[in-house]
Amino acid sequence: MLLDAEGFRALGDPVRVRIVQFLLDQGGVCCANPGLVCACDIVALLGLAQPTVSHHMQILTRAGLVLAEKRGRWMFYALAPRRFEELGGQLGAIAAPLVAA
Amino acid sequence: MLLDAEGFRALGDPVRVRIVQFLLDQGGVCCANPGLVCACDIVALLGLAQPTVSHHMQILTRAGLVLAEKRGRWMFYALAPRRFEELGGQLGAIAAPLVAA
DNA sequence: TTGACACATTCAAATTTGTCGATATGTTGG
DNA sequence: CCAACATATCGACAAATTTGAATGTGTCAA
Repeated sequence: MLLDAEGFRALGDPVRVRIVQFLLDQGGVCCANPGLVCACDIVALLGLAQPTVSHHMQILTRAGLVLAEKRGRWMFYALAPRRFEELGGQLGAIAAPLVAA
Repeated sequence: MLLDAEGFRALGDPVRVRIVQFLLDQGGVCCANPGLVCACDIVALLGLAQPTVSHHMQILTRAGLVLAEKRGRWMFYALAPRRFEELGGQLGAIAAPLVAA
């Protein structure tokens, strides 16, 4: 498969795009740990219910775009840059031969 | 907006991924014009109904991933490499600062 | 141990999406 | 003009998705 539909689908929702952008901004200071982003921060940011956020985080982690780590009662999230590179590379591989021609 | 959700959503469907791959392969020889791909070719390839294919092509063209041109009674399609580059660049821009760090 | 907390899971409602039959629109060949 | 053709649009339906209230699970503090 040249293009990973699951990965792109995960990025095809405005709410999840906001989550990715928030993770990229490092989320400032987490409610519990500075420099890390926990689920509660994302709930606070989005104004969506906690189960809704939990659902979106599962989609992002299953797609490999976000890494999740449980510490105590908190779930900390971080972007998986390799995965973004991979998907970006798939798009580049489509474009490259056509732009060259 | 750092990530264009509409573009990624358009790539988040297996059928549309197949269409993109087919367009990338140049589709061999079109039923009407060699070197070009018309809607009827995609219908033949996918085994889906013609309205279904028409619907998917609209999504791809609205997302800017595919260029459509009508010639007589045929619609010819081609990938829009700049758009793939753009979306790939968005993903790269996410990954780059994180990989560097 | 108990209560509060952070998050996951379940379930259900609302919305969106994918699909195709029927039909409409526009085009070409005769 | 007419008939065949290529595609778009419409209408309907099933499936998937998004959402959140209710609840379950595991963890920490006291």
